[in-house]
Amino acid sequence: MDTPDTPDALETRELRYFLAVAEELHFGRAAERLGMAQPPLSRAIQRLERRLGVSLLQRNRRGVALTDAGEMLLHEGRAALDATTAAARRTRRAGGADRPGGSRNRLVLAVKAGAFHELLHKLLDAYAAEPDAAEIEVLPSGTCEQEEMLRDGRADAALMHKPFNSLAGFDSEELMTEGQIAVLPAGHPLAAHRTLSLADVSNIPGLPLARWARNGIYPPGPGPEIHDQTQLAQLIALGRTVAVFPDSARTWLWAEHTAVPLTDAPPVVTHIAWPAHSRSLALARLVRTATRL
Amino acid sequence: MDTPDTPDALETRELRYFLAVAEELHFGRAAERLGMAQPPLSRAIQRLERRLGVSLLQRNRRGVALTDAGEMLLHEGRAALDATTAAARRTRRAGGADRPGGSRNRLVLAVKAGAFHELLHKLLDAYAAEPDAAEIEVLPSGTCEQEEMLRDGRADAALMHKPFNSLAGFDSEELMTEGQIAVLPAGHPLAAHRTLSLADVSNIPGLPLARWARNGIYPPGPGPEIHDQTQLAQLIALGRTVAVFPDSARTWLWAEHTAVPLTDAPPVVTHIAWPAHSRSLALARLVRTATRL
DNA sequence: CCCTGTGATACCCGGCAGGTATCACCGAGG
DNA sequence: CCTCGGTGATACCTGCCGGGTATCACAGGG
Repeated sequence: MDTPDTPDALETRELRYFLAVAEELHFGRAAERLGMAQPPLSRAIQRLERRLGVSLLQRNRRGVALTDAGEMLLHEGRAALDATTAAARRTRRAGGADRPGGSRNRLVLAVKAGAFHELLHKLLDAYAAEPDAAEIEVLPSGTCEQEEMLRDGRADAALMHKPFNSLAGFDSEELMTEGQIAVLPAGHPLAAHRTLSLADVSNIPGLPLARWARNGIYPPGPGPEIHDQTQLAQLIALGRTVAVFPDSARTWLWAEHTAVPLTDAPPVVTHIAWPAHSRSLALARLVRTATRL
Repeated sequence: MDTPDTPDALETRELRYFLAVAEELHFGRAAERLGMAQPPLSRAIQRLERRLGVSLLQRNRRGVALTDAGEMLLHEGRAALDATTAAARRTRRAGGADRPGGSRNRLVLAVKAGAFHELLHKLLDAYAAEPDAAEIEVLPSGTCEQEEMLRDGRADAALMHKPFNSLAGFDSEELMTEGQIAVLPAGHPLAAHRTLSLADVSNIPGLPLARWARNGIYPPGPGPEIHDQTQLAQLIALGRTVAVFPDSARTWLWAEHTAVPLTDAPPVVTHIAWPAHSRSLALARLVRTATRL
């Protein structure tokens, strides 16, 4: 495995530049976002295109459009840039550079804020009891941010919910399966039912389903746009919306909430996931502990 | 998603340099491999360590050793560098820069040289019959090189054998399962048996098991070191070695070979695998075709 | 004791990354 | 039809840094 053939090897800076332009579709704004002037950006992209021997952008007089090759570089480049920043972050962490007095042996576990209370407690207790256990830092993450955190190295492992999180590209182990419940305002007529179906709750007159952001995009619908769980809890308590949650969400329900099991909702499978190429002993032990719960 | 925080972002060149040093554990040789002089290399690594705020190498007067952080950067950096070169390669290919008159719509399928004859034939025929099919380039790969080829962008998909190839980090679909056979010289006494066990063939007096390289490393043992299938076929025909293969290897046996089914060998599962983040329509169609065979 | 081989340092040069000023072009208004 | 605003591209300059050569400092082995 000598130097295989790296005739011209796509520098990280060029990747950052291109991604900014490809996302903004505008050289000026991209340059501003990158904290630089527009001319050097234009030149850098031109040089990149020349080096790759491929046209990445179609310059219409009014803005910019991606070519097929540009589309490809947008996707692949994001993955590559994530992998690079992940390498930097994990290396810093392995060297203990993130916190002066911190242990060199730390694992960062990404957990959706507010979820997994019970499971997480058991996991942390069980792992702490292991001999020679690493320090576990629990990193609260946004709604569907765990994948990104694993990919860019902010986290070493994550607890994920199967139908909501994509496990693509990660190794994972199944931890538990649970049903789903509808969380209703306590006073609502439907709250008296023993069970409900998805159809029952998806079109309640005057009580639209809450909408969560996926990748910063809200699905269309009449319901309110939700950012965090507390906000949602309040809106439900006020009788303004309904939401569907895994069974374990019961732990954070208020007195003004009523949980009704859903008969036909797909089961939610909780996984612990980690980057497939990971070789850390501490991580392996954490996973083993988790699967034995 | 503005500029998150890129205080100092690990350039590709630095990664290449560090990997060379980490693999050689010797600045001089690494510099030679990189086609540069040793002093700039030393400085680059020092700067990298300063930027990361982490010590990567322990300089003993007699050579170099990796620290924990260095070990981490060696692993993570390899993945990152692969992702980067993959991005460059796939972008070039998407732009049709690899071959002047070539179709923009090409898929590269990595196949272990000499294996999968029958399956591959059926797959290519079935796919070619699809409407709007992309051009498939079959790329012969070394013994266990397919993972690397997917990772660094030389291939878009690969046919893999489950117990031998690692599917970690890839998406995959199962295509077929088969048993394994021992391939013996036709004249050997054991060749007369209807079946054999692994124990039978692993210690035949005067007929040691052939050894294949895995990642460039040969497992220890008395048998000959094998590089390619033709060489192995010849050595078997000459009565110098035995080998174990999936059932489908029967297609390339010589008259001087005898195949004997193994009763206790683990079954071999053939998969088609591809990078988990892939979003290509042509690839999706190829996978669908493959699973329908 | 010197000789050999290691990585680090000193110093120099050229190229390229980045800045400012400006151009070339087109679409929208008047 | 002409002008004006906003786009990306070009021209030109400068300073930094990547890379080279020559040399040092140091440890081991004869």
